[in-house]
Amino acid sequence: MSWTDERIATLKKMWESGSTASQIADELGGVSRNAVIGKAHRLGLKSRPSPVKANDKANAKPASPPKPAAAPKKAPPKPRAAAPEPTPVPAKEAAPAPRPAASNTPIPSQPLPNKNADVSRIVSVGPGGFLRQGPGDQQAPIPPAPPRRLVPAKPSAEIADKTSLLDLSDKVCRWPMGHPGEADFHFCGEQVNPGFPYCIEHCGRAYQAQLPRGARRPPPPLPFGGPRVR
DNA sequence: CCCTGATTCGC
DNA sequence: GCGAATCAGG
Repeated sequence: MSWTDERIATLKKMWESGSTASQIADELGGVSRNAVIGKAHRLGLKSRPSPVKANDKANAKPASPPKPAAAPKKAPPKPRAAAPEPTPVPAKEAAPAPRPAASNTPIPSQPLPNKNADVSRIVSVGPGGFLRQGPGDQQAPIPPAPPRRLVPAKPSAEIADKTSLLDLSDKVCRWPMGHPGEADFHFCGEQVNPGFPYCIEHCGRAYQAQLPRGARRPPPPLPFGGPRVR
């Protein structure tokens, strides 16, 4: 299999959507997980929450020698270039920049009547101000889901038709619907939540706090219409 | 063990 | 450029 434009586009979209390399590889077919990862890197995509790189915080480990990014464990055989001194690059201050969430609150119509002090339970702030909470803090505000009118039902007629890969832009929700490569595969196409690749509704899907493996009750809302049945 | 992404390096 | 082999972490 070769990397056609379509396959690359699918790879990009799925990678961008948070699909794992395995899922992408399975979806594309004919390629391995490694191939997908390798291609993704060559395309310039990379990183994205990877389970294996959970480290790098306020690292209080003076014992660990500075390892910028590429610390080849098997360096010996080939010093391909006259690698000079490991330039003492000052460890870049890992400063996550939480965006001001003032402008786009996820649920403007339903400001939670929280009294206060909930801030102490916030674990971190997601992109654009989505609050990530500890697993134990999930059920408190959410479950009695009030009738949510998150978005106008049909803002415009231009989404009447399916939003194809080529119709994507910064303005429309890029949440994938169906399976890439199939006739009915399309994207949500709803108006995006400003600053996000998805509409408000799908932002809610995309930026959920990760629950512990054992504690996932509801069938996880998988992108791409769920696992393909072959 | 399973999974994940990252990296290397022969092709 | 490609991707299997390997590494490294959860």
